[in-house]
Amino acid sequence: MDTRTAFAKSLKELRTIRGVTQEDFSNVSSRTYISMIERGLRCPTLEKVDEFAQVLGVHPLALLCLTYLRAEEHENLDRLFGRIKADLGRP
Amino acid sequence: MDTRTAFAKSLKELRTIRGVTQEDFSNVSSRTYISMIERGLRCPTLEKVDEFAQVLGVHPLALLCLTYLRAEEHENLDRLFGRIKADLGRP
DNA sequence: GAATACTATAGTTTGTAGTGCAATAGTGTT
DNA sequence: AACACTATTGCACTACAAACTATAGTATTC
Repeated sequence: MDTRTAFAKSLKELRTIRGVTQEDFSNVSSRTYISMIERGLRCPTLEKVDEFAQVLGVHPLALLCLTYLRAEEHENLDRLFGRIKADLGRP
Repeated sequence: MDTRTAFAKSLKELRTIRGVTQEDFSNVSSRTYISMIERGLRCPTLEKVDEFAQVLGVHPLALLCLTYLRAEEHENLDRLFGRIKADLGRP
């Protein structure tokens, strides 16, 4: 699954689970844009991801880790962390 | 430090450490755009981050974790992972 | 002096906002 | 069940700012 649709599903999942509505993002973004993002029609910038995460009350990386976990099936959090640590370890 | 300039420095750091030139990104992006990113004049989309990481040979989250480590001083990788795990744990 | 990097400029694409309305999902009533 | 009622979301359209590309020139650095 590509990153854009993986982010779309992750955002929608986190949002609904937390009982947040699309309209609750209106302060930080336009509601129709949130709809587009969750349908995979647009891909946000890093700064927008920050604002989305702030509304959700999570760290931006939590949203992003969820995204890449979904993008790469058969991965789990700990293996993902291991991969990151390895990448940042070796020069 | 805001996310955009933190990403700028992280990209430049990873790139130079790995001996990759701005021109090596020409296949995936325009070279002048890389320069703008590294100067903090632009903020990339998630899809662009993917392509940058691919050129660098690291997982996109490695680049992003480095970014947020720099954005939030006094944080280290393990504490960051703990925060993410906690965020994804509680519904 | 040839790579490499920085900068300016102009053009194209796309992220982002705003408006309005149709469609759907819940929720409760009788 | 079926109905109305409300909240929420999908969707089409317009408009603008910003991301992104392309070219070319100038400065660095090796």
